Amino acid sequence: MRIGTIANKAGVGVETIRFYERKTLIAQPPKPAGGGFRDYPAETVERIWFIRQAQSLGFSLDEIDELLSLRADPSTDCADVRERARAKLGEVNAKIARLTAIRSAIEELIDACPGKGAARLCTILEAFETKEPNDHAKELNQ
Amino acid sequence: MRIGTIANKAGVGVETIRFYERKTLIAQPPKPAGGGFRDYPAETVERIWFIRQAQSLGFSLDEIDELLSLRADPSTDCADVRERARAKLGEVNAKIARLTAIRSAIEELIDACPGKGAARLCTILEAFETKEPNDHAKELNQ
DNA sequence: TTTGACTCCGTACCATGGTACGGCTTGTAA
DNA sequence: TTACAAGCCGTACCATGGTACGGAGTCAAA
Repeated sequence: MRIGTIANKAGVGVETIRFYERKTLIAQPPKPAGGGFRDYPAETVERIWFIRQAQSLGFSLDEIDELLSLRADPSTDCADVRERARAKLGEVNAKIARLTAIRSAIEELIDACPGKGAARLCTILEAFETKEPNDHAKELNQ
Repeated sequence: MRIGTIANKAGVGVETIRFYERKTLIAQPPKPAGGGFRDYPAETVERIWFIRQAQSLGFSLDEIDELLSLRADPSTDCADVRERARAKLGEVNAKIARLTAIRSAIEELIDACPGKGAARLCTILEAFETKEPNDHAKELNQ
């Protein structure tokens, strides 16, 4: 298959595939000896799905590269992979908790909002004003 | 207070504060008439907490700027703020939904993982190998 | 009063995750 | 066979969210 076909099937742009190749997330097939277009194996589509899927789970491309090389190396233990997944789960849970809290706050405030009058007094804006930086703000600093 | 003190209290770098100033997220206090160092009000620390907090909830700096300018303009009607709050609520809900889906996916993967053995057989890695790009992957393409 | 830390300011640079461009080669269908 | 689409390749560019640097000026303690 040619790169455009692969891109189409995987639902990404050709340039994105080339970008992943540069990042070594995808192996670039050799050019045919007699010249012509590179021939991509069908598995490349699945590899791209893997990448997009993992990305949607919050893994960065570097982390995905690691995951992919974990799989490539048969000596790697499954527990390593699971440990990484567990760490991600913790991060995701923390994000959900914070968003849920802010959702409740926004909902309450919308309900309490008089709906008219000066914004300066708006209770909605006051909701964000915490007394201390939270764990997440700290997390951003790392 | 001087910029270094503010940075320290807020848990960010001095350069970050200057960056926020360039982004107009923070007002730069004037230089004293006789020369010397800028004097930052204590509220700046809270403003930075606000920024970090909102950021950790997935708001971009531009969005945070909007939120902050809503508050800054006393002529803004509360109804406007409430309307934006409603829009934000929608965004927050979408984020939560997406994260919840991600969480379920990761949890399933961890539960199904045997926890030992060669990574090549790891269910977590296998689970990524879907037959089609999922909604999250599609979402990333937008 | 001098030394060292801090401030100021502009500018440059960094990582991440792509996207676009231009000039060339190759393939294919009319 | 010729035109037009695709591929190839290097390089440049984009937004986001910072971080670093250099050469000043300023301040405060020893």
